[in-house]
Amino acid sequence: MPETGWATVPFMSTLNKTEGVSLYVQIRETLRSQLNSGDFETGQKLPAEDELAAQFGVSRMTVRRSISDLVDEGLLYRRHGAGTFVAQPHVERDHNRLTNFFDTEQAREIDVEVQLLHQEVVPARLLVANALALQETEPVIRIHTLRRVDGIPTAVYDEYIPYLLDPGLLQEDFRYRPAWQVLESAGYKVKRAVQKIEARPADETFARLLDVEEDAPLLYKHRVVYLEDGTPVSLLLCHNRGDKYAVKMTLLR
Amino acid sequence: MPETGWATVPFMSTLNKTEGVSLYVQIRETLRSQLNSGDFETGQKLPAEDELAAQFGVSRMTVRRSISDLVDEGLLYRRHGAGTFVAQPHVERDHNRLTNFFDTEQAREIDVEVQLLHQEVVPARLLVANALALQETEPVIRIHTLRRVDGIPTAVYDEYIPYLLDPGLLQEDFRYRPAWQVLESAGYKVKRAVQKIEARPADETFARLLDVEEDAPLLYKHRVVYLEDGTPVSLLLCHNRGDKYAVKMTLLR
DNA sequence: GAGTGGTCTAGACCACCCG
DNA sequence: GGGTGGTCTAGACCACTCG
Repeated sequence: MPETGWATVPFMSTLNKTEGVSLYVQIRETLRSQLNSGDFETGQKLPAEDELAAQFGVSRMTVRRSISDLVDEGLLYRRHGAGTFVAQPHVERDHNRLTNFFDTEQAREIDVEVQLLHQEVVPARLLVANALALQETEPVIRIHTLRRVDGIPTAVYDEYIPYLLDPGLLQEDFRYRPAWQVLESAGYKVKRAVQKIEARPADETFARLLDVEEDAPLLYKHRVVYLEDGTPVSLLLCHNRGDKYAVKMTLLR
Repeated sequence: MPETGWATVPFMSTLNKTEGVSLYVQIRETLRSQLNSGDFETGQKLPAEDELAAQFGVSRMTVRRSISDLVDEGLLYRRHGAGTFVAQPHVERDHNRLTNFFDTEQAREIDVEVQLLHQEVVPARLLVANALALQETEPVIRIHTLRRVDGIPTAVYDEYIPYLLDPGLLQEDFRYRPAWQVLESAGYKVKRAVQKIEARPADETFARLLDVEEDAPLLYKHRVVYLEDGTPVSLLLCHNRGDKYAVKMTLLR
């Protein structure tokens, strides 16, 4: 009888071959819940892939796929010839994902209020045209909002979408969902975004909107969202109060 | 005879089964060079996986692995039941990697100069101890530098490494390589970093070092580097002149 | 219905690590 | 040398897309 819990769990009995969920996903989530439950020590070795495959009643390629996903997430790591091991927990992950500010922030019971300043169709200025691969003066939908957190003005969002991509979008409510999520609901396959972050001084307009002194440091974000085929579909220009906002990201070797 | 170049290239003859490079890597790089050469139009369909496998003379699972890598990079995208397609080029990728500032910036013939302000062993203050999972006052190696680009002071780096991890590191030259690269050379398996970015006003010290006015906007970066097993091995506190520096990152859905 | 990608099998051989 | 992960095969069946 091993002292770890690994070999004692009748893994294979938990798999369901008839439902819609693939085996490698079921196995991955089974392993993840084992890891999250905290039963396993940092650095502890998992059973070999052969053995896990036998326990789950699947082929080794299938269990490898499950493990690979968890390795990509940083929960496990492999050493060729040695084994698969449990990484230290609590390393923050999953910054580098497109997420909805409201899903993540409001879930923490933070009070977010959105004031719509403009929702209109305007000709693209050069910066916007460049980001969205349009000609200058082509029409774009502009959504301009001021966001308050706990009553404190925190960010000014200026978001642009090519009008000709889908004129019907002009009728959507962009206040509580980022543009990419509105596009997703409309059937577009949103895949990735590239953003650039700078520290900039507040000009007179932003100082007034954000209730800070002129030249106060703002965190400026320039984000372009792309579909899976690489089409740019939205540009977000975002000015955040420097003292109220931070961006996190994960870098891989 | 198809009108595309895909079927006309004798792929399999280019593979080398005896050298050290795995087949899926050879196939991936062959496909990548085809894509980079620009012969293929955005949205063009690739041959089916079955056919590519036949052309390369490998099994379908092998060619799938190659394609999956390119899909992860954003060069291709798959549609279940429809095919694999070429994504739009020129989407910037591969931010989110740990890279050496000098490899990337000096390669562009930018003149970077590093002035060592301190290299010493000090007791960890609370911020440092928290980031590196140490007790306060445990000894850490501190590397404090001022960086000039084209003669203009651009960034102040303050980097910390647990002294007890490897006391010999104190003798290393940290000026032209980030700490994580020094650690890598010493045999440590560097895996990931988590960084937080803020906009902050320059205090008197940073204003003097960076030759800006007090309260000028700085881009502040707090970065912790982790080994593959999750051990934190370095903390970087970095203050960049806001008007001279930007951070880019890619977000995935 | 034909073509495609998504999943899965039951093996195999190799390179690498460690005691 | 025994155990491990890395790669690869030659199939198979399914789910999905599209004309």
